[in-house]
Amino acid sequence: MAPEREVACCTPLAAPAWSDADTADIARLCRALADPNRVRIVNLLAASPQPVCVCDLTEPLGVSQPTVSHHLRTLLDAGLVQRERRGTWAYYSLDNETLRRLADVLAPPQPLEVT
Amino acid sequence: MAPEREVACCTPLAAPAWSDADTADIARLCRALADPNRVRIVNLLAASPQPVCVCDLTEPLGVSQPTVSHHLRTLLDAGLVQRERRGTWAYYSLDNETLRRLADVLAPPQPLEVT
DNA sequence: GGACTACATCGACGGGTGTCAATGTAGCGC
DNA sequence: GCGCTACATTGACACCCGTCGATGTAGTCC
Repeated sequence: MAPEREVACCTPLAAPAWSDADTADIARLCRALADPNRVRIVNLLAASPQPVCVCDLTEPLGVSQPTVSHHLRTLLDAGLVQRERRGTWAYYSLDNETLRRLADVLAPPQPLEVT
Repeated sequence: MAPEREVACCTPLAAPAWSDADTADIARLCRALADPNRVRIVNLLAASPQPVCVCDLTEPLGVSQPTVSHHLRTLLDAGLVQRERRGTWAYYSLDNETLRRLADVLAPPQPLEVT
């Protein structure tokens, strides 16, 4: 495990910038966005200035209503969308702050080029 | 489909900003980051100024070598990392451009507040 | 050549996931 | 109350995914 000869690899790695909690959080958010239909939902919510009800999402997604509810629940559990009940309808809106937090941790906005 | 009475929902949605290809691409990249071990690999690669070989990743991840190779292949297929063979060793490095592209499409860097 | 090392691939197992039809639930209007 | 609508939940199915041990492959060193 500790040879005296010089080795080309296995140099000690730099300390990771993300904690275990951050890592799990990033993976959880990315898992919520790991399905094309959920990405499309996020896109539709981002494109709408007002909250969107479920019946608006069924048609453009082309899947059944239970499937839409299932995906919305996944996004809701991940904290990417928010739900608001108005009478019979359920209105969903995008949580821009969570999405931005994910984007910022993936690639910090300062573009220092190290080429 | 087109009732005369006023309805509270089902207003026509705004056109989505992402094409189907974009949507699939985002989902593919996010799926590659949907596992904590892969997120940790990306973090380790981002923290290292030089490419990292596989034997450096096995210990901090705490999984077997085939599992590390499997995750690296997933990241490689997604275009998030690059491979470079140097003799016996395989050095992996992070593709910062792909990561930044994902972050930018998730949350564009201009912070216009619409509250 | 032969032995060794580093890495990739294969096969198998358990668990998670996307999808649907069917059913349950809550709110509105009569 | 009753019926209707919008949405959530359940159960079932097929499929994918993370993990491992075992094996294959390519490169180095003697």
